[in-house]
Amino acid sequence: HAQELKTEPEGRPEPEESCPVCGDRVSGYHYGLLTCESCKGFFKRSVQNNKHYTCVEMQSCPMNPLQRKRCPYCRFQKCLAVGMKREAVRADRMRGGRNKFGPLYRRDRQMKEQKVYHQTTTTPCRIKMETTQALQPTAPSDLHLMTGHTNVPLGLTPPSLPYAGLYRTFPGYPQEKREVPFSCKTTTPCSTPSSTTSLTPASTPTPGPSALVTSTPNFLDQLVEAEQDESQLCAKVLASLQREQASRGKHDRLNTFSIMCKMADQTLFGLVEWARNSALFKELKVEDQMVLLQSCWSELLVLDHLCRQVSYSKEGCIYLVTGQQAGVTLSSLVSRTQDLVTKLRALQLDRHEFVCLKYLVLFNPDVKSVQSRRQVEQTQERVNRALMERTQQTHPGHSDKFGQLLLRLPEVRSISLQVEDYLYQRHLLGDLPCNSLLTEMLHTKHS
DNA sequence: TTAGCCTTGACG
DNA sequence: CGTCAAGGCTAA
Repeated sequence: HAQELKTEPEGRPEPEESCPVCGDRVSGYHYGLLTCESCKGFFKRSVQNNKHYTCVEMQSCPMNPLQRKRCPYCRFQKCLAVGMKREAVRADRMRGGRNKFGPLYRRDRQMKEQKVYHQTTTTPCRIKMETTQALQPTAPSDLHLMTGHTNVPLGLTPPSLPYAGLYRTFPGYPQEKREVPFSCKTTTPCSTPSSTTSLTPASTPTPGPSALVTSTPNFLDQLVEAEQDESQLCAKVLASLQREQASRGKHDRLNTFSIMCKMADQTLFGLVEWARNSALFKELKVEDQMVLLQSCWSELLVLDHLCRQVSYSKEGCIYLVTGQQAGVTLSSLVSRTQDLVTKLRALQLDRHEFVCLKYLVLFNPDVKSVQSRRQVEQTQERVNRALMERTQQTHPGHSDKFGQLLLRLPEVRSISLQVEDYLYQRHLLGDLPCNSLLTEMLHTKHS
């Protein structure tokens, strides 16, 4: 039936599909999605010749067939923002044939067809999660059959690169000049000031490795004090999701998977902020900060999720950062994670310990290309000591809570790798909302 | 440099 | 053997 639908010399079965970059007429799938011929050519030239454009305006020039020529910078940014894939431009310039995106195109087509058929449903309200069935894959192989979705926000252009500043600090590409490393400063004076000054003699001037205190109980207290407030984070993420939904058309609501990606993305932002604002982390040089984060972001994400489950979730449910509960099963990932939650709950993981685990994961001296390895190592050891002392103090009876906690980390690591794999697969299928820190991180690792 | 049209060639 | 996304060519 696809055939008879498409024989339209000028019929309207294919409803005015327009190029997501400039709005011109679409000529087919190019580099990941449906675009017009000119944007295809433009994208190809830009990638092939490794172009670096600049914008003389505010980096938000209008994109339409008449003005698209005016600012190649904005045009190229838009290309990337809507999800055109550099990987689809061939380095060897080989002609013809097919590439790995073939299946993606096929699937996208199928979904578009379905969308045309039952345009009836779609949730009308704010951020509605399908509470039970949500992410159930049924067949383990096909993990992506949600409601209507496209990676191209039809018609409406995505707001142009809201996070550009933060992004470019993580070189998804080797020599993308990094303007203003870690641009946005949300200076939290990181706990030190009034309360615990007593035991921090070396407090200020030289931020050398040991400037910060030694491993006393206060050291840990300071770390915990500097932690973000969960309710604030929750509000922030919710607000962001609501904004996103509000900016979308009635029939263009995010599906559950996309919503969860956005949550993960926001959480990731939060974690990056957390690290950057942490006094210990600030002592490192920026290069090391970046490689560490690039290496452990998914572990932090998993750990963060675990802690949330231990603290807030009801047994058997999953508690999301937005305060929602979802009875979701995503094959082994979910069950492994829940197993871990059970174990951690049994161990009575508390906030202090959780913070320690986060730092232990972040300060990983084994990450390749860390420059100040010794410094990272020392910090890890310091946190490690603090954790050990704490568990011994608070659980003197407990045989070996410290060891038990540490023994959970390999599983965290392993889950996080599985998460990355899973996300990358779905990324290749075009399922991830584009232009997110999440995809940026995924890319950095896979390139 | 742009963008419309042309040629290629793996995959179904 | 046709399809259709890659790359190539070339006049504006």
